[in-house]
Amino acid sequence: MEEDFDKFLPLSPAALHILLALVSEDRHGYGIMQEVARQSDNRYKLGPGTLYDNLEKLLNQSMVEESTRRSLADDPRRRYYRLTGFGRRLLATEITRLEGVVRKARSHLRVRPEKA
Amino acid sequence: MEEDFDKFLPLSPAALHILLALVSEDRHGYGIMQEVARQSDNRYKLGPGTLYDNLEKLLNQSMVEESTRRSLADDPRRRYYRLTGFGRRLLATEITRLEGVVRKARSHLRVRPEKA
DNA sequence: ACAACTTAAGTCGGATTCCGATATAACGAC
DNA sequence: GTCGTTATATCGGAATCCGACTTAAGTTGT
Repeated sequence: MEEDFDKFLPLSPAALHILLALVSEDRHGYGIMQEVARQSDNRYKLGPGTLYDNLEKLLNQSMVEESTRRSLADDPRRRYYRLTGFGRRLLATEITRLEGVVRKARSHLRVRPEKA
Repeated sequence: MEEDFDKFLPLSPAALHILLALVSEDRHGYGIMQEVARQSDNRYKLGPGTLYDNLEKLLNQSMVEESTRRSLADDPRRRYYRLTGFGRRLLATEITRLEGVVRKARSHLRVRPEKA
C-alpha cells in the first residue's frame, strides 16, 4: 500500500523547520528552537506556542516520536524527539516538491537578491 | 535603505504558490487557482477562501498589484494581478532561503539506509 | 550560600489564517 | 434556453499562529 503523503503537504513553515531540525539528530524542544534560529541565521524564530502546537500535531500524525535520553549525565528536564520513518519519508517527499518550486522560480527570476 | 524582507518570511505555502503562479505571467484569480493545481499535478488546490484572503494580504503588502486587462476580447469579468518589483525581490529572497533548506535536508536524506 | 542568569518545558488567549460551502452571474456550446 | 464551465466574492467555524507569561531546575560567579 502506498503512503498517502498528499494530505499532509505542503508543510507549514513551522512544521518543515521542526522536521528539518530533527533530520540530523534527535533534539529536545528548546534545542529545536535554537537549531531553527541557527539554521536561519536568527531570522526565523519559533516561539514556544508555535513549537508545542506543532510538536503535538507531529506526534499525533506519527511524523515524530519521543525518544529516550541517551546520556545519564544529560539534563533530566529535557524531552527528546526524533523523526519516525514516516516523518523522514514525508520530509523527503516535501523536499523533492520544493526542488520543483525552486527550479520553476529560478527559471523566471534572473535577478538575484542582494546579500543579507 | 535596505528592504526589510525578514518580517515577511517565511512565506506560507499559499502565499508562496500564488507568487510563484504570477512570476511567469499576470493572471486572474481563477487562473491562479488553476496554475497552482497544474504546477502541483493537482495535488495542492487552493480554494477561493484561501486565494482571496491571501490576495488581499499580498495587495496590502504591495507584493502584488492589480493590472489592467491586456486584450479587449478578454472576458471582462476577469481581474488580473501582477507581481510588483518588491514582490519579485521578496520571492527571490525566499527562493534563495529555500535552496538552503533543500541543501540541508538533502545532505541528511541522501543515502537512505533502505532495508530490504 | 546566595544571587543572577540561562536552560527548559509548558500554558493561555487573542489574533490571524485556513478553507470549504455557498452565492451570484456571465460565458460558451449545443 | 439549458447546461456545464468560468469567474469573483463572502461567510463563518475550525485550525493555527505566536508572544507573554509561568514554573522550575541547572549554571556561574562571588
